[in-house]
Amino acid sequence: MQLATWNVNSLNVRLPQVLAWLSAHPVDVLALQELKLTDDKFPVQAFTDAGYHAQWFGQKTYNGVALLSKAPAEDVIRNIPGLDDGQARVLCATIDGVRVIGAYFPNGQEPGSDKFAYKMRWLDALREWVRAEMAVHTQLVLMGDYNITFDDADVWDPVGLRETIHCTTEERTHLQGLIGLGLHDAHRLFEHPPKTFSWWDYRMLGFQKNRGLRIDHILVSDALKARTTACEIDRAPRKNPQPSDHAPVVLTLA
DNA sequence: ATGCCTCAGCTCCTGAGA
Repeated sequence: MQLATWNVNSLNVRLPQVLAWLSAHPVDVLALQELKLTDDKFPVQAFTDAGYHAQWFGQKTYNGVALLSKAPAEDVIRNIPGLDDGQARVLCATIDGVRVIGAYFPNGQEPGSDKFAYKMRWLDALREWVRAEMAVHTQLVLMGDYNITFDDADVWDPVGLRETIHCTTEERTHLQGLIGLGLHDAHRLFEHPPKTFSWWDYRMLGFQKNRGLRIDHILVSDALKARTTACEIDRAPRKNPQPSDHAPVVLTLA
């Protein structure tokens, strides 16, 4: 079984690339972030034709998430229960016996800003909800665009970007809070070359110079860790014409 | 200090992303 996550930065623009990628990589589950479209504009027929069930949760202009799956999605939840949130950021469903949470974590913009405070509130709520989900579902995966680096190994310029957004101690403490629930960073279960990233700035030839961050993550529960055989970032779509700024991350389970 | 790119939208500039 394979599961993947990809921030597509507008599904309107990236739909042909998503379909081409799925054709070449027929994963069982694909979580999408940053759809940037309203629910009535979701291209459900294109995914049906490609052999995928779809759950989607969009909004105008910003955010928006989807779960594509070969098997039907059951017990679907949209956003974090109990959190009053006008932004479409979370889709959760049970697929092939795995509790799958696809999430687009808030950016946070800048430490000290209102958006940073929202990010911290959102992370608090997420952790408590994931704790409750894990109490019910032993096989659980939390994947998406976290907008947080684990540590300096996830940052192309740790000195220049010290304590800036995605790299602050406060954000990283929240990320470790998720690890503290009993989740594992699937990527770090395996050896990878130094400076392996999942996002590169569109500006300043960021991808060409590998000036990136690893901010797209797949966290797995103990039961799924035992089944995990690989976790890879697929840089190839970042080389496409008109690419997303993020690359897909793929988890392989036995 | 700012823009560098990219995308959406009450679109020819602005806000937001990361």
